[in-house]
Amino acid sequence: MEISLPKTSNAEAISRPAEIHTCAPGECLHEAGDCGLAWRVVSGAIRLDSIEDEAQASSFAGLAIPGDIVGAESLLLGRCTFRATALTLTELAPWPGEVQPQPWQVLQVLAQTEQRAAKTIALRAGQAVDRVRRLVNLMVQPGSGNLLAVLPSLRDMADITALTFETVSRSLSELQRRGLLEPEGQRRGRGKKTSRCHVLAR
Amino acid sequence: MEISLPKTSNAEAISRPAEIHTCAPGECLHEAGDCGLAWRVVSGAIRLDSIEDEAQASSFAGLAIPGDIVGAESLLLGRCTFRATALTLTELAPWPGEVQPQPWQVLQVLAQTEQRAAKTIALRAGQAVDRVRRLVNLMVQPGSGNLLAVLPSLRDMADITALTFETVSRSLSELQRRGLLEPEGQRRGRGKKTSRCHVLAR
DNA sequence: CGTCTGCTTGATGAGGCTCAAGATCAGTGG
DNA sequence: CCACTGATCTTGAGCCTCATCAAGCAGACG
Repeated sequence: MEISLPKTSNAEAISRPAEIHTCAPGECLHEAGDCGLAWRVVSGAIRLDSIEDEAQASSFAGLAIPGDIVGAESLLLGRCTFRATALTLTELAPWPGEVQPQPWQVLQVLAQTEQRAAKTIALRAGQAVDRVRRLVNLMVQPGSGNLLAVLPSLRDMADITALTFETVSRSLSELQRRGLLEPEGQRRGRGKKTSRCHVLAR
Repeated sequence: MEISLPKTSNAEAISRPAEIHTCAPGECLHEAGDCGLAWRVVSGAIRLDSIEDEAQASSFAGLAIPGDIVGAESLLLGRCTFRATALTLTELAPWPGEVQPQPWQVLQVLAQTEQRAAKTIALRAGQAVDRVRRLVNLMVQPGSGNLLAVLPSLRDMADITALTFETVSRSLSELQRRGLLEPEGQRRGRGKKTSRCHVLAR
C-alpha cells in the first residue's frame, strides 16, 4: 500500500525551479548535527548515515527516494539527526511550502517514512543477487516508461544491502547474464560515479 | 542522539491504567489493513510485518520498543499499514491523548521512528553474534538497574536479524559462554515463549 | 605520462544455512 | 496420573554462499 502524495506537491515544486536544490553524486546535503532544513526528494536518491562512535564511525541508516522527506526532524529539534549524502544526481525541493507543516502533512511523511524503512530493511535479507535486484528496482526513475535505473556506486550499494562491493559487482554481472539488466554507458573512472541501466524485468 | 519524550506522556498514561492495553507474546495487535488505533509502547516490544504478496507472504518490516508509536498512519489513512504482533508481554497506551495530535507531536514521532528504523537496519549487518548482542541490548527493560532483558522467541529474533533461528540459538549460547549473558529461567515449552536474561556487559 | 579512483574477476576459506535428531515443557485426553 | 501431541529450543554434520585478499583494467585528471 503505497502512499500517494497530493498531486499538487510535485508540480508545485517543479514550477518553482529557483527553489530546487541539486546535489551531485557523493555530495553531502548536511552533516549529522547541522542546523539544516527539510527537503523533499524530487529525483535521484539520498542515503542517510548515523554517526555512532566518537571515532566518527558512521553506518548506513536509511534511504530516501523521490517523494520522501529528508531532515524533517530538524523542524522539531533544530538540527539534523543523520548525515545525508546524494547517491545519484538528486533534485530537492524545500519542505514544507508553508512555514509550519500541517498535522496531516507530517502524518503523511511519517507513513511514507515507515514504508521506506520497511523496504530498506528488506534489502538486507535474502540472497545477494536478490538484494541487488530489489535495490535496482528501487532506483528506477519514476515515470521512465522504459524502466531506466540510475545506480549508485558499488560501495554505496554494498552499504545499503550489507554486502561487499565485490559481491554487488558480481551480482550485477549475474543479473546482466540472466538478461534482467542491460547496462547503458560506462561506470569506471575517477571521482564519484553513477551508472545507468535498463531494467528488462521487474 | 535519542529523542526524549515529554516527561508527562509516560506518567500520564500510567496514571490511567484503565486505558492500558496488554498484549501477550505472539498476540496480534492489529492486522495490516485493519481499521486500527495508534498506540504508544509502554513496555515490551512489537514487531511490524508488511504483507507483500497476495499469497499472504509477510516479512519483517520494523520494531517498536518502549516510547515508540505503533499505527500512527491509521490516523491519516484510516487503516493500518502493517501487522503488529507482540514479541514479549507488551503494555500499550492510546495515542495521542487528545483527539488530534499536534504537529510537534507528530514530528517527534517521526524523529523517533527514523531513529528506530536506523537501529533496526543496523541489526542486519555484521557477524551473527554481534547482531544478536545488539538485539539483546535493545530488549533490555528501561529502568531495570540490573539490565534485565526479556527476549522474544528465537524465530522472532531470527526474522529481525535476518539470520536463522539455529544461528540465533548458537549466538546466544556463545554470548553466554563469553560471560556476557546470564539466562534466567527456562525458555522451552509449548506456546509462544519469552525468556529472560541478565546482560552482564553492554 | 603517472596517479588516483572505481570496477572486474579470480582463488580461497570461513561463517552461516540446511537438514537432522534429540531434549524440554505445556496442554490434552484418556 | 500418564502417555501423547505440539511447540520451542539445542546441538551436530556437511555444504554453499559470500567475505577476504589479490591482481589487473578503465577512465579522469594533473
